[in-house]
Amino acid sequence: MAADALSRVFSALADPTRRDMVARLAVGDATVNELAAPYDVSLQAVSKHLKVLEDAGLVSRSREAQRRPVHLEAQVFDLMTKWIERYRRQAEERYRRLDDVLSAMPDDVSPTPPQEGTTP
Amino acid sequence: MAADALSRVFSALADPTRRDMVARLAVGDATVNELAAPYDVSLQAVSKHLKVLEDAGLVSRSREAQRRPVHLEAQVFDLMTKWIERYRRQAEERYRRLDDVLSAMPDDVSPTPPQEGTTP
DNA sequence: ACCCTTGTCAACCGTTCGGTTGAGAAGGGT
DNA sequence: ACCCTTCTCAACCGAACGGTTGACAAGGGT
Repeated sequence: MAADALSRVFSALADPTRRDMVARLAVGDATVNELAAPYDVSLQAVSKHLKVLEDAGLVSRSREAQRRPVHLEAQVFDLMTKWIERYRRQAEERYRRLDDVLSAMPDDVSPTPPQEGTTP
Repeated sequence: MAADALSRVFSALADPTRRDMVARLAVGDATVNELAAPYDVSLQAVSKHLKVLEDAGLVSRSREAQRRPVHLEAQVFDLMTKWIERYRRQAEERYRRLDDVLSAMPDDVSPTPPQEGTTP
């Protein structure tokens, strides 16, 4: 298994079917059968997907007669968002500084090789 | 291979080593050797990791003599952020509405069955 | 009581993943 | 020219992944 929480979350959302289920659950809680309906896979496969989502903390399951309603736990998204934002911001800041440097350059130099096929 | 872009991005970031590399690249571009230094794996393994990041569009590689400087492409983060924000917002909205319903309830009903995961 | 619905557990199967080693392409430095 | 550095490609290996089928636990409905 993936050791840390962040890995489990990213890994869980790496599967399009699982992302789809999250999208469905954002609308409201659902049973396993309801979640399985749109997909052309066995119920057991869906059950496995839900286990992955649960282990990642993205989803929780309760009990209601034979049914096991699945509930989206949106807080976990924050974990990802924080991680992403951190490095995105950092990279953008770096880009901005580079821009400043470039705009301070004299005009006769061409510092940005457009792609790979550059120097004539 | 993961079909869609989003799957590739999530899957790429599901590995802690690769997330670490992204963190390193947010500080500034780096060569493969520089990126490999902190880890106790072969250079080939690092090269593979970089290929995964590149296929996900998270990273681009240019050429500079024998060196292949790796550059973080921060725009791709937006793809994830958009996806996450969408469903997080939706789920939070739903939660807010549920809260309204609950607070409008008479006091003698107990709508939360005392199971395991009651909010602290 | 009986059955029917709902869902999970367990075993298996093919593919992908993260790692290894070995070989070699690409490109200076001297 | 030769070598040394940097990096990638190819083949292989064990573990994990996503799927299947079969058995069965849990729990009403009648």
